[in-house]
Amino acid sequence: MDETPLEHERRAKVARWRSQGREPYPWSFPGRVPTETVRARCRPLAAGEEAGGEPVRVAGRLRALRVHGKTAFADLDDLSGALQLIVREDLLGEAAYRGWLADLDSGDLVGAEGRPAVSRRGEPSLVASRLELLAKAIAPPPEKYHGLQDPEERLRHRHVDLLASAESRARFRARSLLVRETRHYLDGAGFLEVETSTLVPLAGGGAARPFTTRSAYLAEELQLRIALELPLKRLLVGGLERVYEIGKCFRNEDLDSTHSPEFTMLELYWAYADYRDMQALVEGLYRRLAERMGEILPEVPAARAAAQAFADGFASIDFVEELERRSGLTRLLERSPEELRQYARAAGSTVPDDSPPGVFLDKLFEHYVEPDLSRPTFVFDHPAVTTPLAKRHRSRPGRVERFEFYYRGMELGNAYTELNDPDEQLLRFQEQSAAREEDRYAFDEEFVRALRYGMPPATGIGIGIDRMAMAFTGAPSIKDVILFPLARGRTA
RNA sequence: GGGCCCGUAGCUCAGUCGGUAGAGCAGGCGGCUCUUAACCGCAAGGUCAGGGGUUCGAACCCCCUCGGGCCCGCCA
Repeated sequence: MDETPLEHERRAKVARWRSQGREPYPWSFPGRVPTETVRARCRPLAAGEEAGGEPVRVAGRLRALRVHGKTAFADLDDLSGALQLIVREDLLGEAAYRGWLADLDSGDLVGAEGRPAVSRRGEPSLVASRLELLAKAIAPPPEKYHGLQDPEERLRHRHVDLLASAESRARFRARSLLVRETRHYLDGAGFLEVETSTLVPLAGGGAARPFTTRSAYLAEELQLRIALELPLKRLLVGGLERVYEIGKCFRNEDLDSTHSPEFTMLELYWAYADYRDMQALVEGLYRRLAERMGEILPEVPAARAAAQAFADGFASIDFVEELERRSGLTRLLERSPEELRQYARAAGSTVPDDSPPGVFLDKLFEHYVEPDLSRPTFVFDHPAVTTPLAKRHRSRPGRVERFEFYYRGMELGNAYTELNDPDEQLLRFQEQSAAREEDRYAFDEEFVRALRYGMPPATGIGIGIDRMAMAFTGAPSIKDVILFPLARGRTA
């Protein structure tokens, strides 16, 4: 490993520490409380006042040091926030005080013991009567004011991004809390969480190119799943009635601000219910998430805005009516594929002319409607030609029972009343195989056979967890909510 | 896959017309008992992403490679 001059200096301090018989990497720091506890105890104090009682112990990362001769101020970060330490020569003694200043650096992990106090300038603080080095940082932290800005460095060295950025820490905590609350909500609604296989012989349930790998034992090629749908529906056939899975899916496609080759999907299937029941479930889930996020992370402005938006509830629009209203086009369901192709062309689409007609309608919707779906919005009852795998609408010809929902122009989820007629399912698989490239569409015979045993009428939904996290944290890119997103080449 | 842009000190960034490298932070030394991007003084710190070319001379112009960002395409 190469070493910069800065690291050389810090190593020299470690050596000095050891030469004095002190351990630069001790084992523990018992009795420590979060810095938030100290801030709370400072609240009743006036500026310049110190709390009485037993001393308290805090631990965290040193972010900044401001040395003023015989008094020094240090900012200590822990997961609960930041706290100022006040270190005084008259409390530690001159030798200890000078020694600390010589050997401490920003980035070091330190423990401090002392009494809560509010500085004369009004800053909640801990007046240290004792300091301990808990782990020396050899590598210097990023610049204290701007932090780590380079997006590549931030994702390749996520640990540095996290230690330098309370916002980044908050975003990943938010993601974790969203998943936890989602589980609580679904468990409370009587759903069973299951885990199905990631490694499969044939990745189905969507139209995406799979990753492939090989089992040395089976001497067979395997694929990484692209969706959770087909195995979960087989569980409905098996009588599990209400199931969900939260798990990684993999699609061998390019990445952009809303797509990652490796992403986390929530899929949920609910027997004897339809897509209107699912709508109610989704509304309840997002209202609950909004409440919890509002409680947990009120300090993140984008999180507060999202929480408010979802607390206000969803708008509902009809796919065809909204598209016609915004585009000025009329009677879209009656148009020929050729007419739809011309409309899509006029709207700037470059999809191939021989695409299925549903593709042109999707492109028109993307062009005329999607960008304006900034508040939470359900889009209902898509044209059947855009959605070959949903159940046809019970009363609206040419439509399917489906909704998607959007926030800030981004699709967050997609729900159907599920197709459970085995013969129709077989027919649609066959049509797809004929219309599309073979390698992009799996024809899962075992799934069709499963439907022959009878799958109860059911509704299902897929919700992208990464996008959920983006929505609730205001992250502009999916990479901001994935701890270690795929990056080209070696991490140096 | 196509287009545009970016890569300079550990970090954040300047760098003019092609004339041989700058600041702030961090770190070192000195000063300072209420600062919070602390402040003041001194000194130090560079494979200008990598390679090739043009030129008397390249961080700067040209070509290639690597990595990244944005837009488009692809992607129920």
